[in-house]
Amino acid sequence: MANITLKQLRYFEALAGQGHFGRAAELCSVSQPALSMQIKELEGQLGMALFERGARQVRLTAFGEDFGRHARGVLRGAQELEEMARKAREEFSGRLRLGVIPTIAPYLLPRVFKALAARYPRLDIQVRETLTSKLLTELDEGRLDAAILALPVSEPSFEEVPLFEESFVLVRPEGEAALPVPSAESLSQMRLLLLEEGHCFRDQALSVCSIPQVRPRDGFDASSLSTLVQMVGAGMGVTLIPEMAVPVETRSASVAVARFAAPEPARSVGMIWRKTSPLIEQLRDVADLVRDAAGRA
Amino acid sequence: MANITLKQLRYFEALAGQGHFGRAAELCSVSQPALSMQIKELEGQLGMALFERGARQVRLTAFGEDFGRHARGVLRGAQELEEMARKAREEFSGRLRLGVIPTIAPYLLPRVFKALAARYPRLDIQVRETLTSKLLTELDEGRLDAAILALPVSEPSFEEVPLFEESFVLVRPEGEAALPVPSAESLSQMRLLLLEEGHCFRDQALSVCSIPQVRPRDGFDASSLSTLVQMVGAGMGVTLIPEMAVPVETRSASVAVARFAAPEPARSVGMIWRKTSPLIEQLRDVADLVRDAAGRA
DNA sequence: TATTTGCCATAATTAAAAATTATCAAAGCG
DNA sequence: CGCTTTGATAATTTTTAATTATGGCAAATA
Repeated sequence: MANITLKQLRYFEALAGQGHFGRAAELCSVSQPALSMQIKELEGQLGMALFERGARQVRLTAFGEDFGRHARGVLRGAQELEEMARKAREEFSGRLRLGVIPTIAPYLLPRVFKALAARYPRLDIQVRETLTSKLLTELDEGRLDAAILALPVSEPSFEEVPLFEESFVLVRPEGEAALPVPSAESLSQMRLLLLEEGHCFRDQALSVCSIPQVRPRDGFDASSLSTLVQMVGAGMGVTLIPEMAVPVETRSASVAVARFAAPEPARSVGMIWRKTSPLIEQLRDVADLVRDAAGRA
Repeated sequence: MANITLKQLRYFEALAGQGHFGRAAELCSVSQPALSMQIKELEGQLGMALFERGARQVRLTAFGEDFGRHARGVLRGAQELEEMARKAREEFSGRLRLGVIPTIAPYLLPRVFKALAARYPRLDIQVRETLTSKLLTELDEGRLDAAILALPVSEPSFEEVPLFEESFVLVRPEGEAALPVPSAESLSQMRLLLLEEGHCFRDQALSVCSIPQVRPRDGFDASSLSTLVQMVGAGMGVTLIPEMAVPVETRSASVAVARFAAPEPARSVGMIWRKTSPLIEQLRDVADLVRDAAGRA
């Protein structure tokens, strides 16, 4: 046995409203027999008469009235589906799950949030802050829509766009502020404080200093840039931090910040998403917006 | 542009649940391309992607999730329509609008109500008590489903079934109880009290007495059998009432009731409905039930 | 009462939609 | 690499729904 269709319900509603097959058919822009047949088919499927066809007029049966009340709700629901789509189409709305690595999130997000909220008022932005490896897994599994991290990622299934270059700056104890700025390479000779393993920034810092690899030293590896700066302030050594973290992290610490001589060491920050993502258009737009927000710093 | 169909929603729901075109198609008992095409069509109509087709799995988009939540409601609504029909089919339920003339209603209905409620527990019985002419109009206009009144009606658009014969009895002042029962015809010589114009029972009484027509006499025509009996009790004259009214109307009045000699004057009470009514089957059943209830008096 | 008219049902046919089978291309996997 | 899985596409067939034409019934008209 076949199933009820929305078309039948639309015809039904027209006929219930008009009480006249011909006019109802015209209202639906179909011929009268088309409507007659669909109504007949519907009644057949239900096993119940919906209309009483009198000589002078077509009337709803008691069951037809009940049916009509309920059918109206179904039709309205179907129409709302289309309206949902229309609304969603004309504006990027819904949910955006964005992953950001910890050495970027606290410094970039405040600006990005503001810009995103202004551009897409109806967008629900969910942020996940974690290490690159986890971001990649979650992105791949569809639990994130995009991620902001250090490029390159070089996953063929991801599209990546660069956002900005971020220089690394030297953070030394306040007392050393007057000393000449050492070259990045010469940092390997100093007590260089690093983030824990897993942070890409740890590897980037080591790479800048041309140090191939270092065994993690318990108690010496910090879990955040903030801790790192505090450790420098306590005289435990020197460190590198990304430029963007400077205003926030060095404000209340007794440390001196120094830029390296050109060419400054730096990393590329970018945004990635699945090549298959249906949000690609919007994500490109979001990337532009993030780039703007970061540049206007 | 075409419209969303319930079939598309069913396919959508299957795919959302399975995350796999092949399995979803199997669940719907169709081929995989059939389902693929319908999903594609649906996405095209919405102008929005519902699924992200990754290499390893098919995932709902954020919009797809919203859509799914709403779509589920629409599908459930459609299914409820079928359930409504199934329920209504297996039992006479809904609403029965029954018209009854005033000279029958008060005496017959108590019994009929009980019988109907026992037989059709889910039936909502609405009674309209008014004169025959109004009943006929309202029945014709579809504002009533059936009517109980005195036959014959002889409208070709109505089907009529007899229910029972109802004798007329003589009501006299208590003091006249010992007198011989006059013949019906001889009542024309007495002070015969009648109902107001419009009551069929007025005409039936006159007909029984072989009185062709009488001008209404203000203040002498009663608006109900109850009043009529009270007037007899007050010594204003004699009257006829239908047998069925005797127990109720003569209980507390100082009147004497006498049956006429055979052949007793009587009227035929029956039930009518539109020949086009979709309730015909059930109405025949109701008529049987009313006949039973009346006979068991 | 005969006639005409309005209105819905039915039939025959055509048009459109949706299904099927077969095949392809991309991506994961041993 | 081949091999498998999986979804998209193409060609075709089947099914469904539409159209036009026609018929029949009952009410309104003359």
